[in-house]
Amino acid sequence: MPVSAKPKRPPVRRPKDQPKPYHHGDLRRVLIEAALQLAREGGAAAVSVREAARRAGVSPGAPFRHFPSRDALMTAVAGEAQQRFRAEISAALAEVPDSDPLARFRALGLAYLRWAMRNPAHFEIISSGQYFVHDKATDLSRDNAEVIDFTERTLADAYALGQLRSGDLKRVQIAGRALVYGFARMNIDGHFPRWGIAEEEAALTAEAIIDLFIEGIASKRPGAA
Amino acid sequence: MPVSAKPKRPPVRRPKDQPKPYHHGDLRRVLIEAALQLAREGGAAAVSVREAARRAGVSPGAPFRHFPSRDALMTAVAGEAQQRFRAEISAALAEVPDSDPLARFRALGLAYLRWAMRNPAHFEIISSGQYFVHDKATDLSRDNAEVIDFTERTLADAYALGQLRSGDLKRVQIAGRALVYGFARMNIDGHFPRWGIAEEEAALTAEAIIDLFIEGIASKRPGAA
DNA sequence: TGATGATGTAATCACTGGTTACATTGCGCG
DNA sequence: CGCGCAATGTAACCAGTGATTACATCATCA
Repeated sequence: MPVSAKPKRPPVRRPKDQPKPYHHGDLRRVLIEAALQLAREGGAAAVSVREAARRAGVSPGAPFRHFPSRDALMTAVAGEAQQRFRAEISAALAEVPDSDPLARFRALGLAYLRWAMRNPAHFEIISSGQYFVHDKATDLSRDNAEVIDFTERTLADAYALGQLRSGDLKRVQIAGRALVYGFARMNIDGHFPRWGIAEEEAALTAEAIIDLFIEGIASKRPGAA
Repeated sequence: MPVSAKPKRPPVRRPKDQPKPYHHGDLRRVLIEAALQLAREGGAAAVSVREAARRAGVSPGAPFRHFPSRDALMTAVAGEAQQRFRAEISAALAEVPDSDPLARFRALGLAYLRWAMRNPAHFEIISSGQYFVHDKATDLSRDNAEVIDFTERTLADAYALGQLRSGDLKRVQIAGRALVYGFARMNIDGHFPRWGIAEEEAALTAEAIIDLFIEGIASKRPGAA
């Protein structure tokens, strides 16, 4: 490495002058977008480096400069998808007050499933653990750990307020995660037809099972609906 | 088809005489076993027709006679795995009396997760819906429908006996399935390390979340443990 | 015993990911 | 100001995979 801390991509501004200017412009970005689109169209398994290169109008070897392997591309794609996922979750949480942690927990589950149902292939890439390496140093891993920690605190708050019937919060947390992850996965893996769940019903069913779970862990307040 | 209803494999008995006798013996069976082993070793994705052929000591084109495609091989593998899965479930249910349907529901979940945790790759092949075609005419599909129907009846019995607090049985059933499927999937997809669940803990955790769920759907009988 | 059909072999094709040698382009330094 | 150099894309190649065909071999049965 000759000079460290280069600005990484300083000039290169040439958005739409020549039709096929010099090299490409921002191949990295375009490849990620193409991969996301490929996943959207044919599932996560349908993503191939060559096809992404083809769509970017570039030779099969070109992506190698930016992504030394398919895994590297998928890791970048997962990072992008994860950011969008987090954004949706954050937006949903912003609408529920801190004063009702159980409601926040519920909103978290709903937002999780809503995004997963609308972006099944992207969700699969993030969570399948077969499309890229999972080492703890990744942004994605840290991101995930943050969500886990947040959920833990939310449940602790709920318990402190007497909203939960059981104090085994870890158990509640894992069960909740398994529930939503399982539902999202059933969708991805095509289980819903055998269960008689139509496309448009899925969102309602998601809400129904989350509410069932919440009712199951909530402390008994007969007055609550 | 010249003569229908042939015994399918009548003579051919030559288990261990010559070292490399004539053709092979029962290549179809051997290929399925090799594929199961490959899945065990490297996950479902690691199964390849060529490698299975290699392990069977046979040329790459040989499997084509028995399985015209990788999907066909995987379908056969899934059928074999599904049989073993069903056997485990049946054995577990045989130990719980008909008189306590909720306990049977619980035992079903426990057996489901026990097999899934011990045979993750085989479970993945069965349930992932990306390793073979899922048409309704398959034995596997009928098999699955049977399990769903059985669960439904069990829950109906439990409700009739006053063991459940909610009458929306479909919702309970789907939530239960999502819970166990999600847990099994988290294991397959390598989520447990981030959740601080060690290998040997997984079985206990599985039982814990199933019990949490059961407690959540059970009618309130303060005396029950 | 010899014909026939089932089964495995060899060879080939298309496609994928990965890798290297080379060409081109534009930036930055002398 | 212009030239070298590094970044970036191209072309060509390799290995591995699934699929498919022509051909060889072997077991059975008429």
